[in-house]
Amino acid sequence: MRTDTTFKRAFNDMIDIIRTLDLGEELPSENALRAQLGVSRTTVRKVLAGMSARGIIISEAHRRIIGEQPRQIERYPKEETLAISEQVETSFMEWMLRGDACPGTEINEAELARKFGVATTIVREFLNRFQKYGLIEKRQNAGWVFKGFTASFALELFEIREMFEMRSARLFAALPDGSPVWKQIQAMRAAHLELLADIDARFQDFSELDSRFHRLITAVAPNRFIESFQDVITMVFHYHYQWNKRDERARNEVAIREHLALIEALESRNIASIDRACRLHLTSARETLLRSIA
Amino acid sequence: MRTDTTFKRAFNDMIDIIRTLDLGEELPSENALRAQLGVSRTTVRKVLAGMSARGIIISEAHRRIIGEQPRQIERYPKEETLAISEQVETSFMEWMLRGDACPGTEINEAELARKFGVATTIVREFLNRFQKYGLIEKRQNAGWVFKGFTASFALELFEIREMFEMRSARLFAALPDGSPVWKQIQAMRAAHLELLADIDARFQDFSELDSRFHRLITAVAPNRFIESFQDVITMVFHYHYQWNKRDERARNEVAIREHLALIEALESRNIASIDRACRLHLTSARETLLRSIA
DNA sequence: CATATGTTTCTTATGTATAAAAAACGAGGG
DNA sequence: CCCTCGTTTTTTATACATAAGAAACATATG
Repeated sequence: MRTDTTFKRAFNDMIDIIRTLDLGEELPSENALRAQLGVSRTTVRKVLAGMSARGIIISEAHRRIIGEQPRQIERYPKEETLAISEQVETSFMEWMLRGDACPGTEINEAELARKFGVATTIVREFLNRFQKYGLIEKRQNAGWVFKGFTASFALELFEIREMFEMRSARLFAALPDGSPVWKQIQAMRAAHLELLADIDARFQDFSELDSRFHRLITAVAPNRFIESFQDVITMVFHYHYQWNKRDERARNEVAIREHLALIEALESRNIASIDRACRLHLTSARETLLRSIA
Repeated sequence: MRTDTTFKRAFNDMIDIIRTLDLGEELPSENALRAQLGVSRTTVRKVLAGMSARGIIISEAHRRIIGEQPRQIERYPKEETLAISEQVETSFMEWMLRGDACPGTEINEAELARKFGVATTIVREFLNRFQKYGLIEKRQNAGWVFKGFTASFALELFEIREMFEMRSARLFAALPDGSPVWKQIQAMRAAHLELLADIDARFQDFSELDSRFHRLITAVAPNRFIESFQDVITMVFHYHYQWNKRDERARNEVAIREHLALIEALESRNIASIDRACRLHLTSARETLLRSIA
């Protein structure tokens, strides 16, 4: 019943590990592989068995050596490495953002399960987790209501985001000179400049950098509720912009420049300029989002 | 498989409705009852059938009249009116707050299900929903970790709470004189004074009033993320203090006075006094919570 | 024909089943 | 003994089943 996506992902990762080894070389211990692959030893052994069956690994008494280099073909396709719950997430996001789900639409667990081709249990579990994003609401003994990816959603989101980011930026600036974060922020600036230099080709890399930047600022004074809210933001940007590529290059370039301005403000330690830079960035991000919703 | 708690709750509520009617009087239509009881007509009919079987209602051709007044005995006990998912919530809270669950404890779905005497599915569903409270964390393909009801939890909670409440209080004070909220806040003050006058007997009623007060202030500028955060606060106070009765009367009396001060500040429309009153209240609430955790 | 009741169909809440994955246990070898 | 590997037990992810509840449809009655 359970899918073997963990195995398949580990198998693919194992191929990469073997690539770094020479023919005839002995493999690391199961335990070492377990740590490298981030799975249980049970799964490691399954992977090893699979590779043995394919002749990639030759198992002799109490030792395992590389028999032949695996070929690219032997990798499992990406889809098969995603747990059903992850597939449901993608399906749902697509249904929500590109489908005709308008505000107020009733969400039917059974119907979604049929549409996505999965069990109701898993749709239900997903919806329960997804609830925290504030886009759906449960009604007792009935289904869910989709509240809509609307302007008011964006406004409420950014109201909170502003409070949280201003708070973090201020705390950040208050750190002592000796703190290692100042090095990290330097590295961040370098990464931004690099991306900016090659913006035409790499503008799609911004989304990940954006998330890392904001998390770095937040991390100096950890608060689980703020971190959890960042998930909301990440989700919104990840999925929403995945289906809304309009002006993506320009949008990202603007954001990079705003980040650079904020970095400079942080380094100046001047609260007023930090507030200004922070607010400027958030306002522009909000306007961009609002424009793409309308 | 599904429990009939909805029916039992509706049945109990129906007893109260019948109490307001006279012997031989005709009952409202199924549809009217449906609206009053807040359930589906299917459930209403089941309740009516149950009452007919007991002789409380006499069904003649196309009309139903009261046959005899139901007795208190015939009510279903409270426990049977709680959905399994609600029972799981209570069980879990008790396990967490009074049991020996120290920070870092691993939470085992299967074990909890056995302990609570329910299916694993429902424990899993509960944990997924409960995740948003920031007290537990999921680990891929493994169980959950209980992060602990610790001082840092309380501090992080109050950091957010302060931001949110200050924001709401300021927006509240900015409302025009004509706004109906000023009447509501008057009523709130009256409710507080009433409770204060009878504090020795009714101190346990404070918890609900507290929640209502904070929600009233928040409601003037709705934000789904803030509202959702209030659920966290409500949960904390509801359950934590349920198992921590120390100084309850004194604690609540202090809080009531602080609320009254905040009400006065709000009415003064003076931002500085609002901030002061608000912060004072939150500081004292935080200290109280911290003291009870230590 | 509008409203109330009877009937049928669909959905949700909750239990059970099972393969995959993790963890625990155990035995040899350096 | 510590580490590695083989084996057994436990737990999780996911599917499926079904009674309770909601909703839709149908019929009757004033």
